[in-house]
Amino acid sequence: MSKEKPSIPKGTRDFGPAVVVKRNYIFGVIKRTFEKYGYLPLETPAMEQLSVLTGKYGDEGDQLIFKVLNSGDFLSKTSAADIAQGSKHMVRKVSEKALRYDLTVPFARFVVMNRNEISFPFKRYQIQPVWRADRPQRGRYREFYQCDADVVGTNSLLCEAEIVQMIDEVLSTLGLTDFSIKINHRGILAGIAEAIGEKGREGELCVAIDKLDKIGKEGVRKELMERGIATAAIEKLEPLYDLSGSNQNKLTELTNLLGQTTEGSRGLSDLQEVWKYLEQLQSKALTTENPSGQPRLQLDATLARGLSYYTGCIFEVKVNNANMGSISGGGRYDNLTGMFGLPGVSGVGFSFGVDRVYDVLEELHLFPDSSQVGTKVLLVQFDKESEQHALPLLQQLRDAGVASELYPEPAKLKKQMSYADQKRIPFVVLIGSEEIASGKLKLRNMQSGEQQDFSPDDLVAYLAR
RNA sequence: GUGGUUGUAGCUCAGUCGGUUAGAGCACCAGAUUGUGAUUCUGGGGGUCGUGGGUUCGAGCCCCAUCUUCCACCCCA
Repeated sequence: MSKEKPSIPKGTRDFGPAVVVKRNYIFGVIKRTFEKYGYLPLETPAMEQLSVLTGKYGDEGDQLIFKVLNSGDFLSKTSAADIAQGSKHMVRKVSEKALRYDLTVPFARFVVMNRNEISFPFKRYQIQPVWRADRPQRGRYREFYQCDADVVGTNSLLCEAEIVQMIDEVLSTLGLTDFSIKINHRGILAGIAEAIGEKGREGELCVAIDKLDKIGKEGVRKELMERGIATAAIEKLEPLYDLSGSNQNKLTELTNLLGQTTEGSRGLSDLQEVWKYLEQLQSKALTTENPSGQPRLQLDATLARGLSYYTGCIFEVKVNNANMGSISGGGRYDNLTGMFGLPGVSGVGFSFGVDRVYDVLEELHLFPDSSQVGTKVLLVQFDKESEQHALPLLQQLRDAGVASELYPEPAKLKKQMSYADQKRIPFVVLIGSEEIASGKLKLRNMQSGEQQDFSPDDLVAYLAR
């Protein structure tokens, strides 16, 4: 037998008890919020047919999909000629399944397959891991959890407004105070392209403009020139970078610039309506200010987002006082189900990247003590007789809702005490010959070191309070 | 996918110009203390120096490959 050192694949992680407990706290906040807004849970398989996923995320995205090798003799249907045609062709021959890349496309697939069973508008949330064959980096993993909430079967912009509300509520509940919910509209981006005479090239414009806060005005100009955008067009574009003032002010300025374009005016009226809904909902995202004095919800005409299936509003969330990429993103997609043969169903949704939220909460020390669950009391035993006396009490404590455990063997007291210490168990009960004789149990507070005698009933009552 | 970076005890890291038996702190185990953890004192265990090749009389150190880590692109949660 060769001694093999075990390891896990690049970009994946094990999660110890302390981490899972804290992550569950995040899941809990998100679930409760989603359910409050009328979304219900859905789960789909880790694997999808490869054909379901390909072509939905753009060329870059396709490359990041983890393909699953066919079972059995996966070469049986291939020939030397297939190899000669290159890996792209080969993949289809040896792989029919793939790990899901996000939760939105599997959801669209589910909606199409179950169109007769579900009633629209259909609202669902989904909390499951997704996989991307990306190169790992800070806040970027190959396996990570997404928490999606989507609604399909309605064009109402109330959904967009509610997404803003849910993002604001979840992040506020988690204790974050300095974050920006950025919103834009694909129509605005298309309108910009049209207004500067580069209609139809908004895709390329987006990739470049999206980098504005990273590479600056000059960098964007350079990149646009490399992509062959006319210099005159680039100059026309630049006033957009400096949109300032209130969101309403930005909308007005944009109307002046893009009001004449069909796509631009579609985007602007959509955004106006979202704002109207938010005002009527008395949204805190409109009224709460970040420490920088900016409102939480910010119209950002340079926000682009890569996923190619978005057609309407797009969202992205950034935590301003933490070193982390976007922790949430989403948008409206008008034709995602159309790709599976069900046209005319519009959807909108967004996703939290839980692993990033986790890293941010950790960095900002925002996990509350109450999110750390664990054993409250450890019963220490000395011998068989003390174990006999401890067992009924153990059950009594658990019946009273107190997380408790009995050390499973009569180990040395020191050993049992350090077990409690390391597990941060706040109380220890000693049941030895003295206690059995007197009927009074000794309760030790591990933090203060104080000890107090209790009758069994009083002890349970004391710990259950 | 491109460019760079990292790996030595369970953890964080020293390790000189390539030279004898690879070190420290913390953690762990045992004892001081057979009914008291975290503090103190004493002792102890623990390493194929990521892995596989190569150069050399000799490699933790140099070379190649590979895996992993982190970072910048690309892209994204």
